[in-house]
Amino acid sequence: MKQQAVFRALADPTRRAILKRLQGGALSAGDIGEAFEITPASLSHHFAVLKQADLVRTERRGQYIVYSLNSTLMEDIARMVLDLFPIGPSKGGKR
Amino acid sequence: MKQQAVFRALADPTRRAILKRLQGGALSAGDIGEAFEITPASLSHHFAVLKQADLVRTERRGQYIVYSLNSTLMEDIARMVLDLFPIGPSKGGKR
DNA sequence: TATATATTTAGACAAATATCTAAATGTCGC
DNA sequence: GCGACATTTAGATATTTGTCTAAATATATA
Repeated sequence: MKQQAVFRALADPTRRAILKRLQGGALSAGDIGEAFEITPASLSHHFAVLKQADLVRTERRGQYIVYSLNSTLMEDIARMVLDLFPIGPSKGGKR
Repeated sequence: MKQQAVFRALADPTRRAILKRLQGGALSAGDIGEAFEITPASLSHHFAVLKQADLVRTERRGQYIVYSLNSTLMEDIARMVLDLFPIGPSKGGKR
């Protein structure tokens, strides 16, 4: 897995906001963009970074391109982050 | 909490390696630096970024400055990351 | 106090990044 | 096919970032 790509993708606040926005379900690029004061081109750039990290999936639906979270990666991401610290997150110490 | 500072700090591979290195316990700046082909000045810059994110603590011990992980933040960090995804990491789902 | 060691700070510079505008590509409805 | 809409790609630019060297600060020890 491209650990660097994931961390880099999460480093930008706009991209994190995009991920949050997708929590409600899949959205077209344009629908996502409505929440941000940013050009479609810049937005597209962020999508590319998120895709490269495999954090989102895309599907063309007619005229639109629909983005959705790749939640199957979630556990891996959690592991990647927690791996940076000596013990697990739960009180019991997950190991 | 400075979410942006944390994500930014984790985005650099050298800084992640520093965190890993500290898992074994506190180390002086110089001891940490031995693992990297980087000048002390650059290393110090990375420490500053990690400190700003509150990921590490420092303590002067005589001539040395000793760094250690701030593991109390771990849960917060895990939450910050998992917050970007719709459901929790454990098989049981949301926590 | 003087010297050596450890670390940080200041300043410069190259590479990476986020943004924009303009143009290209892809799809739909007429 | 043509025009309208949605999205991406290309190219330019300004900002941020990681790195360096040189100088400054702090501590230890002779």
